[in-house]
Amino acid sequence: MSEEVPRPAERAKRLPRAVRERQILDAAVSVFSRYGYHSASMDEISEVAGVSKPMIYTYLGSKEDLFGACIRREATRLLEAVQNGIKPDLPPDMQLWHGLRAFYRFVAEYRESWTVLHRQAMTVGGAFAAEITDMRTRAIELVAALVVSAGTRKGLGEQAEFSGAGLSAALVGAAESLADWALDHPDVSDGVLASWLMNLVWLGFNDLVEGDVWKPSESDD
Amino acid sequence: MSEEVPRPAERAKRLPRAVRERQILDAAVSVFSRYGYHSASMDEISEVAGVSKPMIYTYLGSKEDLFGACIRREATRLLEAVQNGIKPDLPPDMQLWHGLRAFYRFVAEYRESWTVLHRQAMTVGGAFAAEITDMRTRAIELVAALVVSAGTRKGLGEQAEFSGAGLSAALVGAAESLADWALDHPDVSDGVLASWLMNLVWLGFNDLVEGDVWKPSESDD
DNA sequence: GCGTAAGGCTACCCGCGAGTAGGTAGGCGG
DNA sequence: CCGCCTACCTACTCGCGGGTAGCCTTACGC
Repeated sequence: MSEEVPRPAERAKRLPRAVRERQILDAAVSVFSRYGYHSASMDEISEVAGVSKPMIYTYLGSKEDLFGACIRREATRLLEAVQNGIKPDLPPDMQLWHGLRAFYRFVAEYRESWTVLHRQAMTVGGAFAAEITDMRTRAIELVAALVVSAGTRKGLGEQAEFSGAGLSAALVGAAESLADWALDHPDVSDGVLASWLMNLVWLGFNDLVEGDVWKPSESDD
Repeated sequence: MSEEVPRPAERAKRLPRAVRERQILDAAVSVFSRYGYHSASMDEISEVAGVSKPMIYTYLGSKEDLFGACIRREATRLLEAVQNGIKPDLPPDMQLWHGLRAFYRFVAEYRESWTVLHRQAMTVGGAFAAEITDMRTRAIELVAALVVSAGTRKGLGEQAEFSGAGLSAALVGAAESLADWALDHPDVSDGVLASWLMNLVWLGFNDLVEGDVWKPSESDD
């Protein structure tokens, strides 16, 4: 009985700090994406990472810090992916098209990153929600710039049926929602997804430019 | 000092159960919408409701039960509001228009309901997320039915640039996103919001029917 | 070889908040 | 006017999980 053999000391091999940090962040993103910030426990993250809890605290700080690190890393990845997809000297519609394709490629490849950024980041009150909202706002403004530049170039001014900001907000929401939908339909390619949105938005937009406006066909209420 | 007078017994008046349940649900929706499911505490809910904690457990059960009750009540409200806004014997585009207006009226009037349904309900793992997802799926299918009915009526078949399901997912996402945007812009009326979406979607859709399709203007990658 | 620092762990603390036990008060039937 | 049922409260328990104190152990420099 004294022969305990609790574990033949399957002690993790000693690895450089940078590698461990990567492992921990990967595990954290995975767990956060599955359970959300609050329901995720540090114990589970440490288990998935194959590392004990104090390591996390030594390397990445508190739970909130850890989550922040995840958010920032994944946000940077996403931003870079989209940035690399865009060809800045093309006309606005082609820029939007390439941006959308890059976005959908990213979402397909890094589902967990997308889940954490889109669904979980809002649930942590305060600082992170603000950070994410900011990033989203920047995305909306980026799109709005494209839309407005195309609009004014074509002579579309201020009119009741048109609002660059509102339209962009709607477009970004549509893109996100379609991303979620695409997660359940992996057979639909990024090109097709981007085409759907372009056809939705850009064609309707062109109609507006030409004064072809949808109106309710009867009294207002 | 023996004159304690801790509270002059500002004991709540005895009220019928139904009334208390309403108060508790109202308080719960408010608190959940502010803090989210996990960060909301039963103590705070009871305080806001003006009732002690055991009451909540006697009347509405556990925290999860309580949240479920909130979700169901608000979802029913929303559904009814939209249902009542729709006039079923109008053409598809007018149905969509009226549905959207009713939706934005609801969001403006019951911000907290919307917040709970849209942002918080997903963060509770398992049953509720599924419930909400179901409701959202039904909404998408409803919209898809309108779109497809209009599409087939006009002779639009299966083509690469068209997918009723995908398009509807995008539209619902756009509507939700625009709802969030509208919360920060209360001066924009529900009619205007609905018009924006109609102009986005319906006009682009009509173009598709007429074979006017957006295509990338150069090689595929 | 041998000191020492960096990688790693086990085993604990402790506060917060979900949930409850047990008691009090007010109204209504008799 | 008296009991008793129901609305209602104060004051607790207790487990979960974030965070830490303190120790071990391997590799590398000299």
